[in-house]
Amino acid sequence: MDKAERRQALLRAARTVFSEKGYHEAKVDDIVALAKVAKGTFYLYFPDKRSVFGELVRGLFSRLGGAILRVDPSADVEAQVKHNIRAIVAVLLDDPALTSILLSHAAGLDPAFVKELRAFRQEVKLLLQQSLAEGQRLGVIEPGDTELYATFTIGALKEVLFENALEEQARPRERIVTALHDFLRRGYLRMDPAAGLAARGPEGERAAPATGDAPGEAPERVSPSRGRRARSRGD
Amino acid sequence: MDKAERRQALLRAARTVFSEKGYHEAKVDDIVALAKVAKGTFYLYFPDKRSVFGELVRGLFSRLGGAILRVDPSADVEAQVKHNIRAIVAVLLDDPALTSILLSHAAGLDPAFVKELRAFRQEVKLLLQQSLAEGQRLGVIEPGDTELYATFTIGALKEVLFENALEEQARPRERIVTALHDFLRRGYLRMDPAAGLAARGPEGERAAPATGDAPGEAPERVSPSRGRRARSRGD
Amino acid sequence: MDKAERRQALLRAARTVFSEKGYHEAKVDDIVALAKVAKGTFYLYFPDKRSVFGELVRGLFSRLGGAILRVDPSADVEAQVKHNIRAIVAVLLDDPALTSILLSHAAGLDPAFVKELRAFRQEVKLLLQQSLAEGQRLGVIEPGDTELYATFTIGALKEVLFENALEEQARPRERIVTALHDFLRRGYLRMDPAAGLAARGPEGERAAPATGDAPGEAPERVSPSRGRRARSRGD
Amino acid sequence: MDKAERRQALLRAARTVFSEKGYHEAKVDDIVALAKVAKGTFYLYFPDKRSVFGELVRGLFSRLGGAILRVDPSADVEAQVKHNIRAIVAVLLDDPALTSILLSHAAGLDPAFVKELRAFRQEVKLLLQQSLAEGQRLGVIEPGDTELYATFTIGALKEVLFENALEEQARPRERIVTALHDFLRRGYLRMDPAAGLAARGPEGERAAPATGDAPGEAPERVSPSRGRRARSRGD
DNA sequence: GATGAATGAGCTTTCATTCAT
DNA sequence: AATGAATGAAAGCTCATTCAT
Repeated sequence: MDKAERRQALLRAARTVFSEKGYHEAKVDDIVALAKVAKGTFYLYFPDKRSVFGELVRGLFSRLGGAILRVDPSADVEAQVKHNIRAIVAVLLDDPALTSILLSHAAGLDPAFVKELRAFRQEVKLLLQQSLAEGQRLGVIEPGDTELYATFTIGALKEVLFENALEEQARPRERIVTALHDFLRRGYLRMDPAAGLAARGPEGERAAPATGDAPGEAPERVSPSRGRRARSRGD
Repeated sequence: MDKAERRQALLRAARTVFSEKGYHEAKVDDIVALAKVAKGTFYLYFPDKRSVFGELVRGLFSRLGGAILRVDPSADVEAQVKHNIRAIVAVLLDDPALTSILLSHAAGLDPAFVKELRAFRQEVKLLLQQSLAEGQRLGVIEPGDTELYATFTIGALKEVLFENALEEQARPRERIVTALHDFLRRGYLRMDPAAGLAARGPEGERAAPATGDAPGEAPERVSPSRGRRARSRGD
Repeated sequence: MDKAERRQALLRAARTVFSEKGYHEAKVDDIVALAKVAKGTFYLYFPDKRSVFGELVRGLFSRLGGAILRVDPSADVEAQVKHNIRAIVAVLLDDPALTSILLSHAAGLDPAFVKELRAFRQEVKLLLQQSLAEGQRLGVIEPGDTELYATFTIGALKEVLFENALEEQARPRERIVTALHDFLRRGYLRMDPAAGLAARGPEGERAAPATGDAPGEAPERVSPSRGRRARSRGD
Repeated sequence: MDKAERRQALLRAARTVFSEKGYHEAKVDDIVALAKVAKGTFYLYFPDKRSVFGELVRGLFSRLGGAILRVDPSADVEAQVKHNIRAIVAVLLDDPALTSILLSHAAGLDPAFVKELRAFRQEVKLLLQQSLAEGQRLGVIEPGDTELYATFTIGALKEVLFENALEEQARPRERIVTALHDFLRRGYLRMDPAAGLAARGPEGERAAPATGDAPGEAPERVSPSRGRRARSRGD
């Protein structure tokens, strides 16, 4: 096994372990055990634990960066949007292990690394936001707060991919793409603009109290049941 | 200071420390220092570090559970939806510290606890999904995959709240509520059904290749810049 | 490059590295890097790290042994003494790297090796002591404790060479030789036996208390200033 | 056992272990084993291994600094010199363990600490040198290179104390003081200035070759015997 | 109840040494 | 002979948890 292969093997092992246990619970011992090398070997290929993690995340970043196209408003916008959705989904679905690291386990690292993660998030968001603003000028995007739209979009996308990474759902890729696209295009709440308003009558946009309940009724509340946590040790 | 107060003081301190440092970087020493009690005292009120964390999270859950109403399809659906959005936003915005823990730092805990978190997520999602299905029967929800709709919705909501918890954005609460509601109601992609179809012509929903690019063009790619990670020590 | 050359190259590299970093900080990696051979090659020529060190030290020993002459009391003693001083100085000044190892870095080795170093020191000292005793019989050495005289002499010599090895001082060799010789011949405290006693009056050799101060005065004390130690890592 | 006692116990244990094994070979495990506490306890009292060592050395420094008096040339110089010798000897003989650390094991520490040690050495030396220069003006010190005199003196003193620390010699304190004082006062080489020159005749200060031997004779060489070093492991 | 000193398992990282090529 | 990748025993240090006072 040559150096590059060994390095790959270690990266693969690290990816698996990180995604299963999260950064802190992943021990170098776990990684080398999975890669079937001695502990010292790990440090022949990476200067420390953090750097493997960083390398994995950065690899995912650059694959994402390589997949996303800046939307050209003079061409077919819808197709481009769909392409981007599809490309992002493809990259992340292809690497559920890393995706789940990125989306949920990335905490507690050193501040500089966390900063890097955030910077990436903001970059992606800014890009999306600018595309939406451009789209508004062209009349293909609804008026409204483009920043919030960007946030919602990213959130929706992340959640789908996160579920997938958790292996709770293994949805056909194209179904995700289509559904997300539809969702972004028309939402799902069908409040017939005319009929709706008419039907609801004058009470209109009655603001429900932010906390507390609507008075005079005993609405059914949702109470999450309690699970039990197991004992092990330490931290 | 009586028992209950002391307990509250510890919980408050723990919440602050957890949200500032994440679960692993938060040391019991930090918590007791902030609460101004001795280390041993901590263990008089909680069996271990994990359990404080669990208690905090469960508290947030139950506040959420208490705020969400099961949608009654015979009454004003839109108002109820908006109420729910508003209620969830209210609970989570009121406790950004815990929210950020929940959304990003919750990794690396023992499997049983992670399971509990997941169970809660699924419960919430199932509830939403059922409401959406009911809504479809009543014609107030677009046809489509209710599960994906639920996922998208939760993701959009999470992301907005996450940004808030990160203090990147401090948006007026009602603006979030309204924007999210609008977003769910009509999306933002305006592809005029008639014009759009006409414009796109017969090729219809041409599937762009999932990976790889459209041929014959050199589209602008997005390349996230690289940050540097700092050295500190160890893990 | 033949075997002997390679061996020499390794010894030279080791000497440099040991003298720059001390035994423990000197890594086998440093040595082979400087010698431009592979790590495994090192172990082809030496059984282990310690043995290179031992060989270097032993080489210095034997050069010293070869330089020192047993003083023949029937010949010109002073010249012989001076010769010996000169010879020792020559050997050690020619190899400041090794000298500094020997004088300051030689700690923390395995007990057997330390024993060997001590044995050498004692041998040299015994030799000197015997010469001094002989000299006393011949009337060319002051009466007094020859063992202490030997110790003082060795110490004075070591210190001068040590300073040189530290590169704090680069003194002309002959000046060292002459000064040391003068020092050994007459010391430097000039307490004119007659005048001195007269001047000091009857109190004579008042013994100052070994610890504590002479009463009734507040003599100026010497207080070394404090430096700060830097943080690096580990050991 | 209260905090101060425990701290002392750890310092004592560290002193013993350091002086027996040198800094690098002394393991924190050794220290805590000797002090009969758990490893963690060590770190309750000292931030790291280096700092105990530093504290020990600094303690010795300050005891030395406290013992040495700046020589007042208007008073009885000889007595003051003797006092200083006596004081230094007292401090160092009282703590042979630390003395041996200071004199031989102090290598391989982090550069900043080594610098501190050197600074102390230079301070002491400078003090002595200045006193000697002053003495020369007053006619109580022989003309000559005061810096070399200072170096010789320190070396002689160190060596005596070092031997003592090694437990090779347990000499009565006052004998050391007297012998050193005598040594400094008149050396030991008795070359009767007048007779000597006459006796030696015209050959005077014939310079023996710096290396190589006087020709025409086969002088007896000193060859240190070889010891054997034992095998253990590693470094 | 409250305290905080003591504990020790466990972690990351280093590096002398080995050995297949 | 030469190489350099692989090894794994140790080391320093951390911190959740315990327990005598």
